[in-house]
Amino acid sequence: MGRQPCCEKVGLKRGPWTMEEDNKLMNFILNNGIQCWRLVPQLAGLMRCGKSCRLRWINYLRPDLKRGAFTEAEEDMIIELHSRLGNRWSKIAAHFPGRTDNEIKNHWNTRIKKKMKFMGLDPLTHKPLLVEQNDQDSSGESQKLEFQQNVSPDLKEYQIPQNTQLVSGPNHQDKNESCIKNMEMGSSIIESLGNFGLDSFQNWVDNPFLWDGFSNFGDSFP
DNA sequence: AATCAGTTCAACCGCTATGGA
DNA sequence: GTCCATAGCGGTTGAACTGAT
Repeated sequence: MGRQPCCEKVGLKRGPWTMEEDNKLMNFILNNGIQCWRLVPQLAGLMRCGKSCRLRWINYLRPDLKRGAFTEAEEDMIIELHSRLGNRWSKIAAHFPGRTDNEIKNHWNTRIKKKMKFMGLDPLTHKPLLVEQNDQDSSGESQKLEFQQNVSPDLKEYQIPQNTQLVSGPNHQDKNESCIKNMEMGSSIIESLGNFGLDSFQNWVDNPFLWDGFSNFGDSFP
């Protein structure tokens, strides 16, 4: 026997939503509201399960959704909330009107985790990745060594992402915003790393390979 | 131009929480 | 208190996209 599925899956459509489906769902909800997600697809004339409709509405169609890249302040707040709440994305999302838990979760997994690792912080515990120093080994030199051993591999992983490159043409506004954001992030990282007092960061700054993302920065402005 | 590798994010899956009978 | 249906959540997947070679 076992538990019945939330919906009859035979004949139901899966995968990306079409514009027509979006319109049907949006019109139905705006006109009728949401009483029962299980009934929404059949009443709206959709070959989707209620669960899928709910997700589509929450993550994409809701009129109050805020679109666009996360700001530096939002990222900082996500990190702060995550340190207190852990992976409770819906609780975290509740602090960001217009943002979805899925959006925040994705952003955490793809960007913030890397940013934190790069800053020498464990994304899980929010504590420095530095290995505990024993009493007789507390010199600055050994700290630098520990930092390089633990953090440097992530520098390779973190190399300024592809979206820092400025591009022109339609649909590239987000990328240019990302570039500016990454520059801001860079200064924030410098500030954060300043706490470690490490020469290794200067080496990274001086490494032209890692800054390639900015090489054509000037080309993008007339 | 073709291919490969890495990244992003929409969507799905499976589980838990909740509320009503 | 138990059972069941539904809503909601978090982890995971995979298609699409982008940049590098």
